Amino acid sequence: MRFELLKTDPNTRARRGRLHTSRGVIETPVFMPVGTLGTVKGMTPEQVRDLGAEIILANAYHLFLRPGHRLIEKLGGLHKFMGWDGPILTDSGGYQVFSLGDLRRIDDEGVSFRSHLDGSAQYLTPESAVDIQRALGSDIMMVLDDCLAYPATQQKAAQSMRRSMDWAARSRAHLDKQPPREQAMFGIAQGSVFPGLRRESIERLEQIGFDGYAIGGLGVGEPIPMMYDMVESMDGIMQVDRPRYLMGVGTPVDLVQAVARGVDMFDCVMPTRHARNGHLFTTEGHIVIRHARFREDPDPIDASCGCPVCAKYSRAYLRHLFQAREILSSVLNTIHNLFFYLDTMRKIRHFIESERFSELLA
RNA sequence: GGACAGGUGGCGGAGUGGUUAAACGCACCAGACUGUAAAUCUGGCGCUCCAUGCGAGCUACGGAGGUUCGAAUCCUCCCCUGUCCA
Repeated sequence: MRFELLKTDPNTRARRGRLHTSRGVIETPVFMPVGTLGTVKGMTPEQVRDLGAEIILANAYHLFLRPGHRLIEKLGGLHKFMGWDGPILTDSGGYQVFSLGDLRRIDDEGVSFRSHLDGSAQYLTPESAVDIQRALGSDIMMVLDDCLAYPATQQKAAQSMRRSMDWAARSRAHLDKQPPREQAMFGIAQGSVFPGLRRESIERLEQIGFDGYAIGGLGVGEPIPMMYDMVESMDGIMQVDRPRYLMGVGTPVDLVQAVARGVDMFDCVMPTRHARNGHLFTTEGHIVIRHARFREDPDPIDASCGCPVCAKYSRAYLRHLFQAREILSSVLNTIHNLFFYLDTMRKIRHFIESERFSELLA
């Protein structure tokens, strides 16, 4: 995998780049739709591709629990299994360290989980997370990290970050022992909201050496300006010739703001989950499609949107589908929201190319 | 015509003398959601008012009377619905 930096915005830290993988070229900044269980919920891979997605994300922890990474490996790997031939980035399960708070215990060796599916005891180590992702055959794997909840004391954040860095080193070493393959590995910086810890984290990751660098542990409840500050504080110290990935973020505004601070890659459940919950993104902000005011509204979600849903369906119809809990509601809403996100990224790339990116910040 | 059963808030359905403006479900209204335990979760849901609270007033359990300190709950009559027998 190779990252090509095409252009840097003269007024901000925004970067226009290109990520070359064996399964295709990814134009950055990029948004990766989330397909945790080997599916972008409600979408066929064809639909995801037609919306313009160039890479999707899946989750090693979830696929390890069900149906099992060995099964997927046996059936030819995740791409073949799910019918997506573009690049896939797999998250390691580090986020589940955060989100499954009550169901897990961390020690220096790894994380023990109580499976959220059947309560069974499961154990994940940096090494096993690498093995799982090798079996899945993703194009980019993430190291297992300790995604810390907010707020945390500086002492706790330091301890957690250093553990993540040890795990990152172990992940790297474990991967390097195995036969080389076209599979990149990204390290993940932690350090909560403490710039000093963030800096130390980046430095340690770069000493180890990864194909890309992720910023983890943000978007977990800290004030949004603080999140931007953290990203900004890391921009100057991150290697310029490697992709930078802000994990799990965020709102459309977050994407623009983070790009302005030097971020190249994003993923977030927001467009897909919000779609299923009736929260639709528009250029004028968002609408909640269930609201009574759309009952007889013949207009599309967003008149200026170029998505296939806005080309054809009224808010009244989409509201009806949502109220009736029809499956098509999730499908159409997801198409719209994903298009909105992917289109936002197209705009961002275009505006960087034409040196007008600052206009998006206004 | 007769015998049973029953009429509760938009709907279904608890409740059979007081803490019941009335459980629960549905419907409806609104909020939340940022590397997906999420097509999920939370709140509101008779009316009016101060719009702060385990606040004040009003109306309400088919209708009209009655018993009682107190009734959706007990009594009387009436109206209506369902099933069965003529």
